[in-house]
Amino acid sequence: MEKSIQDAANDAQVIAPFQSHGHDHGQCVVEAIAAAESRCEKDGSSFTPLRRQVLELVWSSHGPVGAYELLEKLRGSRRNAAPPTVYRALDFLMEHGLIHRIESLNAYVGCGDPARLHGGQFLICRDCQSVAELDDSAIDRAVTRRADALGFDVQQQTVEIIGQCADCSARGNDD
Amino acid sequence: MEKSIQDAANDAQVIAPFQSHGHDHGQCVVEAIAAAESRCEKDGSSFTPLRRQVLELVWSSHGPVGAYELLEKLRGSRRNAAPPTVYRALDFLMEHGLIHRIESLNAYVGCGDPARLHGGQFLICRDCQSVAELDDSAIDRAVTRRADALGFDVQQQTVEIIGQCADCSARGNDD
DNA sequence: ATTCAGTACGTTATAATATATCATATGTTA
DNA sequence: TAACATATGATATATTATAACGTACTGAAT
Ligand SMILES: [Zn+2]
Ligand SMILES: [Zn+2]
Ligand SMILES: [Zn+2]
Ligand SMILES: [Zn+2]
Repeated sequence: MEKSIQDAANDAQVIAPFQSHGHDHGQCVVEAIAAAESRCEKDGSSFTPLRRQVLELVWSSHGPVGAYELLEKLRGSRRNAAPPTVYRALDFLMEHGLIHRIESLNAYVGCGDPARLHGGQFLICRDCQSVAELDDSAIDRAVTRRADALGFDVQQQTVEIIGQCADCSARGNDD
Repeated sequence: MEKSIQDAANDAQVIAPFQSHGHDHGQCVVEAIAAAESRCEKDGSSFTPLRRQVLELVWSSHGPVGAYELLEKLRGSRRNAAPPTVYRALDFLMEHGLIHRIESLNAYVGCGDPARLHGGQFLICRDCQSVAELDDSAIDRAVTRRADALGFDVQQQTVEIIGQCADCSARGNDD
């Protein structure tokens, strides 16, 4: 059964779906790095080896990753890496829209669409920690409409929805 | 000019507006404590002096307050208060819907409508740190609709919108 | 009233997350 | 070359949050 136009329009608002366990994740990383290179070139910003490496580490797990977890991994190849090393890289990556910070987890996740500027909208599974990134215009409109009514100028949206993903509810994870 | 029915319905979704500087804030606190008492009585939970005091401190500033800021104030009357003292009280207050945590600020704010259970939707002014609490059904519906389409079961919404409030943009705070 | 279980709080220590500051290196511009 | 901006190294510290264990109170069952 083919997808309707409406379905296609809806899919376009799901930037990164929940990840199946079988997919070729190496490919995800490669594509993310390529997108980042292109984005930084456009911005005229320098995508240094350190920044690239941190971005690879963020992507290397599919879920949100903490800064100190990244630091540990980074130390595999850079023995002298310290907290500022990773925080500075994370700051750069966020400023250039290459990653998002998940406030409710103090963790970071690769952006599935760095070409397009957007705030973060996430569905986060409590059981398997997987994350789906959205850029849902209906959510955005609802927020903007209310803010406008109050004379509030929106600069950044943080929408983080905690719950249970379809896979986990199918498996009956009721933890 | 009178408010239309539509306006009234919209206002009902603004749980706590941005606060004017001139209002009687003592009254806000009194009402919040009364609502908390009634809520805890219904829950059969014990609204102890410590918990009451922490709730008063949360309300005593209109904006979001950090845990350690609360701790300092608490020490005015309880010299031996320690981090667990305040965190335990905050946990209790959150579990009973009396306060919300603002994830993007690591801070806590009194709930303007503890009688009704709801996730947090906030507009947060970057300049004056004031917060408006919403319970906007259009935002809620947009989120739920998208989550449903992905088979995701929503347990908790975190919606935190950073920007500039009407007062600050009128004053031309462009910081 | 005594025992018991549950709950609230005290107390000390430590974990987890993030930033400040100054030094060094490197690349770019004039 | 000199001057400057950017990126990273290195050390220290700030901020936010929890673990673990002990004590005191509460209210119910015996
Ligand atoms: Zn994104
Ligand atoms: Zn899941
Ligand atoms: Zn509330
Ligand atoms: Zn403001």
